[in-house]
Amino acid sequence: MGTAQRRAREKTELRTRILDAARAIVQREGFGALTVRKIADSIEYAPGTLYLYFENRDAIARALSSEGFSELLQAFAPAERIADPLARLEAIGRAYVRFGMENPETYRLIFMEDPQLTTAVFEGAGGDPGQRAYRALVDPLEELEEAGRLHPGANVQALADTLWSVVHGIVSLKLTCPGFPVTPVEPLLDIALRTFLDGLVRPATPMATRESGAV
Amino acid sequence: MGTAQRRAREKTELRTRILDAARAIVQREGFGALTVRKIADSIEYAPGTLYLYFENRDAIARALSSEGFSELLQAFAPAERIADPLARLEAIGRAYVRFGMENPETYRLIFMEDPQLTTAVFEGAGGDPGQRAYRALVDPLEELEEAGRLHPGANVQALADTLWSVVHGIVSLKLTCPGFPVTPVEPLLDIALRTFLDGLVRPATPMATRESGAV
DNA sequence: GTCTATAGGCTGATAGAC
DNA sequence: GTCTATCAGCCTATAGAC
Repeated sequence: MGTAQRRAREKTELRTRILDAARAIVQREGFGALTVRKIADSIEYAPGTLYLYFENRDAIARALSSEGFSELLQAFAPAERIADPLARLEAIGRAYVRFGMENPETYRLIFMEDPQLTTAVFEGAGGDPGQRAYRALVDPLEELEEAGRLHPGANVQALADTLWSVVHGIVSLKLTCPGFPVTPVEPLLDIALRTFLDGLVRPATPMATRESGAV
Repeated sequence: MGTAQRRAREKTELRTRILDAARAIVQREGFGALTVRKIADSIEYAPGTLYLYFENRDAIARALSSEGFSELLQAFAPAERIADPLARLEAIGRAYVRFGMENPETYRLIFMEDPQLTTAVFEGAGGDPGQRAYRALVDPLEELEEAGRLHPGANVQALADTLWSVVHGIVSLKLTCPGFPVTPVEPLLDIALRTFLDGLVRPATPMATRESGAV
């Protein structure tokens, strides 16, 4: 009984060490530099041994990516406890961007590398984390709608997707183009969130009349 | 005299064929699949020959990327002829997203792959195309400001960066995550642009009072 | 379970014949 | 200018000894 448990623990222990080493390499040198040999060297095992724990290199990448996604979800936790749905949306957007900026290579791996990897994360096991993250955006929007705080005819799903695009845009642009958009992340995020959230709770200007100018 | 010109023409001819072949590979199989050998095979030359025209593989990638950036600029041209600055901004945003969706691998190469590649494009020779693209966003914003159509205290540069983040977010999210944000590009872009442009010409709601609810 | 050894492949880049 | 040939290196993955 105890033997089997120890065996199982040891098995997951090496698995964990493999992932730890892999994560360190990705964070230090990027996903492109992640090779089976490098991981093996780093934990002082033979390369072949890793294949007892992971089917292949892609499986390691998938595990790393889905792990990173869980961390992103955890980063949402404090924001999700905010009662007011609008303030909650804003806090989640800020948590998202902060996570991306603090974990650039992890963010790259999850959201900017291989479409298959990204898709896999969203369909990944363990309570469907993709849906959970999505609810984090959709829920507050639905609450706003039910409270009559969205303009009529608002499409909650489309609004959630838009907000996601906005925060993803800020992170991903900063990650691949660190110097050029001169504006630092914080003011960029301030403007983007303020504009988006203001737009939520106010009636839209009809496209046709906008050109005539205002203020 | 004529001989030298023919020589020069032939020289740039093969250079062009190399880039054409490289572009085809990138568009078909992505940047990761671009190798010197594959290009050489495709134009039926020996791999070593390419090194007479390009210093190394990276130089080919840089040329491809800066070429793609020029195409993006060209895609702006019709929009840039629009007189009204607000309508022009909107048209440029739409042209940007259309270009990205129609040239996914080129867009990836320029804006989602290697930060060094992206940076190089912006500093690239030939009239500084990076600055030119940037002016396309900044100019109409400055016109709006001079016409008193922006709310007071607006930071034109920060607004340009924000708009760029927004359109980049829409394109890049769709490219790496094609299935999941269910909303198609067009409505996503409609919401994002409408919200952003509306926000430009209207006074901002102070952050503190927003939570109380509106509409 | 872990090792060594290696198959079998790809890569960028270069040297030297023609 | 273009070729052939090749170096030197990396890679994933597997086979078989222990």
